[in-house]
Amino acid sequence: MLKVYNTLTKQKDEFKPFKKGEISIYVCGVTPYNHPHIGNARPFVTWDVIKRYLKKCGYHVKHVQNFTDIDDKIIRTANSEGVKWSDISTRYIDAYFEVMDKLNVQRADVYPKVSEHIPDILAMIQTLVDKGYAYPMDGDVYFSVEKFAGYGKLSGRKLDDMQAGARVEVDDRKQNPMDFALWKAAKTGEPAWESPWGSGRPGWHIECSTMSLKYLGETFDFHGGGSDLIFPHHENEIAQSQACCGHDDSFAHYWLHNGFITINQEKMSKSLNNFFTVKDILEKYPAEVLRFFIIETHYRSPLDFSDERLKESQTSLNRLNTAMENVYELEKQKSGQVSAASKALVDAALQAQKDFYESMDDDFNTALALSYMFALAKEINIYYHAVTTGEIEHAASDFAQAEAVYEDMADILGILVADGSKIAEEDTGMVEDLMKLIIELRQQARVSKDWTTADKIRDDLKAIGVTLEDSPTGIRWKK
RNA sequence: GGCGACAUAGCCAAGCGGUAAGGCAGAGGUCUGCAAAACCUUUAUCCCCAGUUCGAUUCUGGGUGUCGCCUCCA
Repeated sequence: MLKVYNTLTKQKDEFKPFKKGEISIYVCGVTPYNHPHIGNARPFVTWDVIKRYLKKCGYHVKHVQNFTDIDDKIIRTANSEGVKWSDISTRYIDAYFEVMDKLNVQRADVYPKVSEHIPDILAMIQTLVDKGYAYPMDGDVYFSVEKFAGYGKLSGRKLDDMQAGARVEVDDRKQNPMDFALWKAAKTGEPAWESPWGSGRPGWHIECSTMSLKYLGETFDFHGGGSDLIFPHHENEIAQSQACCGHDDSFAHYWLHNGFITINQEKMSKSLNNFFTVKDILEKYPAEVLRFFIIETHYRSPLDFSDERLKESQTSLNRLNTAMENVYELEKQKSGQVSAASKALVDAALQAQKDFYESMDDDFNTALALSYMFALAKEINIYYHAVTTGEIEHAASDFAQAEAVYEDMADILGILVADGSKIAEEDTGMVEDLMKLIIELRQQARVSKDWTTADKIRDDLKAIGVTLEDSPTGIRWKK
């Protein structure tokens, strides 16, 4: 039974899909005005694992993720570079896909953009005005938070409390200081669209309500994003959507919010200028390491980033990779008699699988799930050792069961796959051939007990970042 | 000021009523020509103080500390 922590109810709720067998997900995407930093990457890796898991559980998943491609920051960036706003958003949408692909994040089904949904947005604003939830003011249109009875239910705030502490410049024209813009009148020189209230552009928040309604309908299952979006963004989305549709059941049933990635315990953010872009990190580490780093911690916990931590992740991940290499090597072995050891491997695999799925069922606890993957990796290594030393024969059918479990786990977590960022950059075929040659030469040296030469080859390779490992079945190398 | 989250070994991180998963680092060992990898052994009474309970890291109350949201932000 799947349980998820729901920000709306502030507890773990049993998950029941709105439509049988189908799951709809809306994840708040990025505002493309810069390269995504690793904090941005967290929700997308998190949701990628969630999606992969739900699919494994037999659900059909529909995933929508927006791009807020017109906004103050985009306009500001465009002006400073002297280019069109759309040049900026296009450039950084491309950048987004480039790094997310490397992180092995599966694509969403739809990536709606604000600029392509202006008529839908205008229609929704019109409905809100008609129903009395919104009011025009000097070319702007505001949502009236007092008109919506449930305002504050997601973030757990009361309107009175917020007013008391508001550090915002109060705009006297608004009926309530917390009222937010659905439509912003254009200032001179800004990109604008025509509307019944004059030319302008959508405010932040309305696009997600409009586009989720359009692609997922009035009611859907999951809505996700970083926890900084709880207020005001998601609170406002709920207000708009439910006011528009006219019933409490509309909009998302389960709200999942991921914790922040921090630097020295402080939130990583573009305004604090303490961020690392994914692009920069991928120049130093394989994408898989960053992905692994993210899923090593439960998605709701804060995650402190440092070079040291990333190195640790790399070492940990190597362990899982080594076991996977052992799996591939065992695949090539001739099959023989089953043994107590091969039976034990199957038992261990089935137990690990059960534990793994239970962990994922508990609010997608990837940190716990990983521990069972490590447990299985150890069993595989033990079996591998027994086979390669000739203690037991390789039992292909038993082994295949364990292999299937291990690969299933890797697949759900989206790890232990070839790193796309590397393969594209180098001629791996030639590297393979060269390594084969070098290893052969070293083997000759070893056979003639010329340890000086053999060790020099190994040490020099180590110095350029290639590790050689001798094993009973041959020599392995890795970067 | 309002609201909320978190505090577990050297580091990271699960667990959340029955006396602490896993990873990294460290120590010892097996294997190896030597290594590496792997395997075995080893490293904590869970921020403090009360309370509830037969029993609390896990629940309640009070401290202390850290962080987040209330303003663009994943």
